[in-house]
Amino acid sequence: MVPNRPFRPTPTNAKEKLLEAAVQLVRGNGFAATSVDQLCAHAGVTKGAFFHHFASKEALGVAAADYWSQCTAAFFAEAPFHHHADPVDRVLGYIDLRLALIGGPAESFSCVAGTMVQEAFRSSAAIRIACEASIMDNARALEADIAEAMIQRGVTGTTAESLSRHVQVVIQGAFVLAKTQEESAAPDMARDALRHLRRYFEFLFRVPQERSADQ
Amino acid sequence: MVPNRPFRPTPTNAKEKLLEAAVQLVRGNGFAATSVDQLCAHAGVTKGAFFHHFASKEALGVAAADYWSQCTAAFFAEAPFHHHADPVDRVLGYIDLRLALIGGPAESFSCVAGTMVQEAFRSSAAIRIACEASIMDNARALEADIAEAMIQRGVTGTTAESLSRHVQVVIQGAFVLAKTQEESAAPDMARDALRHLRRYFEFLFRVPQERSADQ
DNA sequence: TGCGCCATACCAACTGGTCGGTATGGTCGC
DNA sequence: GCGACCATACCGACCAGTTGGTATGGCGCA
Repeated sequence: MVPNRPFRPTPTNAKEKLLEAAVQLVRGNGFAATSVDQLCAHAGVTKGAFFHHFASKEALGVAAADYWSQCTAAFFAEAPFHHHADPVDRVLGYIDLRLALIGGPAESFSCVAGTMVQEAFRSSAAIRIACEASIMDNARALEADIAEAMIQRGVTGTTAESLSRHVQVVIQGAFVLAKTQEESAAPDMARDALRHLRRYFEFLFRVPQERSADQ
Repeated sequence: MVPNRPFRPTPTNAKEKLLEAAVQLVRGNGFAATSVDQLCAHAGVTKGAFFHHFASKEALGVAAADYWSQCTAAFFAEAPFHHHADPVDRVLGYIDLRLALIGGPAESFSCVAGTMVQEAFRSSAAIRIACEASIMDNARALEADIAEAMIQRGVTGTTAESLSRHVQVVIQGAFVLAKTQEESAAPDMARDALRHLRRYFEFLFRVPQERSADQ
């Protein structure tokens, strides 16, 4: 079982409490359906504190995407898969880590940025751009490893940028399909998608079958 | 350029007008951010008509998912890719059709069910189940072709059910990533993801390279 | 060391407006 | 004249955002 906050520190002041509340409530109810009052109640602060730290609800959405981005980036930067000598192992290690992070209800493992951008991409350019930065930063963190693996294995016909984005596509799509399921079936639905993504990379990088199965 | 309603008939009565308005507005603004008043105004009917046909806004959400499901099912059922003799060609033909449908702003090619379930999966079981049915029906429409192709090419290690769901995963994820982009860049972002999906199936079904490139 | 000063952080109460939903009445075909 | 269909007017609840104010702690200066 993966805890709901596997890589985010316990918030101390009102601002961090509100950002943490935003991450948790938005993942469960979406951005529009989460009211400022709900956020304040969940964070244990008052509305005055909310509008002291954020100019508007939209500004909180932007800040929440940034907060989410920084927390995830720090977590993946320290993950042990980086220590593999073979770039292919680093790429597959990233996918395996994402697989391991899936568990519990969908709101505990899905993505704030992906959830918010679905609702706000047309109504708020600021939120859209913040979510784009969050997802694309995550993609870029894997791009160098993918590029190195492509050169080593002679992969052509696509680019490391495109492939690193495709990893995010499958992750985001896995979250959507997981949310269509009842709570107990959601994690398996998401894991299944990431296993196909892994297999795609095994094909691309010509990973021998016995090596791909020992994970 | 793909029209906004490529496979849905022009609505005549108030109920269909409201369903069509729901499809268009929800894809652009999400379910929670779309008000009943907005839906009525866009459909050219009054609130009395709305609550005459739908018991609640939630009931409209369920009906919109069903409406969307029926329209897309009818469209794909009549598509010409079914006439290919080779099941592999039928599967790849489906992906190529999905590719061809992408164009214009994201709200014109993205999915109502995928958008709604992200927001409402926890707050409304009825909407979640309706969206699940919509997406899984779409997946099942391809499952027999995938199963046949797997047998013909000797594909093991996965199931046709899992693969048909993965197609939907990539499609839904492609829509999320597309929504992170500004309007003009959105279609290319989505197409790129479907091309990786196609390549995955080409690997799985051992499609020769010259055949995969002639599309 | 102690005091005046002020910025930051936060709070409770409130506002105008919008929300989903309802009550009621009219109009049309059968 | 009855029910299906729809329009108008309206309601209480809730929405994002505002207001006026308090508590606290750092800093310059005597």
